[in-house]
Amino acid sequence: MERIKPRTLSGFMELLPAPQAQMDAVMDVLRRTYALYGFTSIDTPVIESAEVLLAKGGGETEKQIYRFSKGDSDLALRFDLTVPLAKYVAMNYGQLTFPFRRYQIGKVYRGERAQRGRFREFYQADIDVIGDGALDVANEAEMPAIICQALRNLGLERFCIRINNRKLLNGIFDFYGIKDHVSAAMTVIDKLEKIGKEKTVALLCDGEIGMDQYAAESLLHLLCDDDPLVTLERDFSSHDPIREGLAELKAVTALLPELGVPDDKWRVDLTIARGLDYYTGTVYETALLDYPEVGSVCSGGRYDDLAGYYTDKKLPGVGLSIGVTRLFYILQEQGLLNPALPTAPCDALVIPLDDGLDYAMRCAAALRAAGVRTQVYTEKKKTKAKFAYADKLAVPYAVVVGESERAAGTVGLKDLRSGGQVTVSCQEAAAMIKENLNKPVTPVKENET
RNA sequence: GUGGGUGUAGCUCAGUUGGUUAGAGUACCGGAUUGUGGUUCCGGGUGUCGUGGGUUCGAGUCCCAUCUCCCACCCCA
Repeated sequence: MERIKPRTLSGFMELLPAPQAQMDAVMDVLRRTYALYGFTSIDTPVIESAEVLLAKGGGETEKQIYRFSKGDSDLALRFDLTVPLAKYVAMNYGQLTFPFRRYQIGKVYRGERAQRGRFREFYQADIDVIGDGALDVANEAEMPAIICQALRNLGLERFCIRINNRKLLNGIFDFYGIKDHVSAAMTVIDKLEKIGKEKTVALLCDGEIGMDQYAAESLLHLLCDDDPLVTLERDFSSHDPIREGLAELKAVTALLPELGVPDDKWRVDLTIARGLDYYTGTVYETALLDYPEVGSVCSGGRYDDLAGYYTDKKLPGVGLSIGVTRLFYILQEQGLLNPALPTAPCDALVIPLDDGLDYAMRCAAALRAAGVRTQVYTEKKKTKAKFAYADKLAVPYAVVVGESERAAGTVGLKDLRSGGQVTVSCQEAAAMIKENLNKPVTPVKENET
């Protein structure tokens, strides 16, 4: 029989049990953080009708979305969690309470070529707030505050949430007379950090945008200003579109300190544009300071009319999404995962020294009843193999049961790290194990290099 | 979608100007100590050299094609 070579597609992350336990722990932190801010959890299908997912049409989404047909139905895998949310809210409008705050952690799919930190299937951990008709700008300050807390809860400190405002950027473009080529200009500006000022100026002057050299340089000078809010207020506030965007950006940044976001965790950056074209106001992009080359680990923004394709209702929202798979990939690669996290599947392995499993099962039941994660080694192998199993799983305790233990109604509790063993009752063993496991765990330390 | 690399044991890799039967470490399996693991010792190669053609007396090695994965671009979490 010809064997099929087992393989996992490139761009799809598949983890061994120990790293998977770490991944689960990361997700857990995110869930708890989001819940702490009053977000409720929802889930939506991975597959949707292509018509729904591609309502917006055109652009990168259309190029990268996985699309297929089954029978007569035209289907697609979700490209992000925001569009399905828009559908969900439009569809369930009557049964939801607004402002609707939801979080969702789920896999999304992008048919692009995989590379370092870039996956075709990856988890996004989204938070969004959707308003009914209107949504206060305060939400645009709270979202990055939550993300900041979430990342810090993961043990990260070396990151910066960069904040900009599309209206402001549009106003600035308008001021510089490039109103007709806003999206092209945004794409160019977004690349500034990567390609440098000179090339950016060249791109602004060449081709369809067609700025003159002086204007382009002046524009870049403004965008790269160290304190853009002050400069804009001073020199540009007579320009209406700029004033409007500026007011929003100032409202957002004024609230961040109140929300407990440290100054070093965010900054205004007028060169952040974001590719997705549904954003209409505040936009965010977050990079890890030590690994900027991997790209953004969290981004999002304000959208005024995302559900417009599905309903007449005006449902403005703001959302942010952590790229969990990418973030985890960096953490894992850099050895930044919490070493104190127990990745063993259980706390105790009951090892029967003879072939009878009845007493072992009874001990295991007692341990579990006391809250100790327990499994029994069931196979008839040599003692060496039984202990080797515990070693490989990194189980901290062996509960050894043989003839004498069975007769006395005790167990041998062996600490597999120290090698020490005591003879105690199941209840005592459970208490000792739990006591040691409850010792405080050391949080992840940030690399200080 | 565009460009550049890669492919030999489960993993990391070696393999000479083309030369007999393809190698190391590690992992893995078996054995030695029979009521206690990690150490040690002994034994075992588990392979369609990515795949298909071609050149040659002879190909892991050279050529072509193809696939795969990786890196970069585009774009993005």
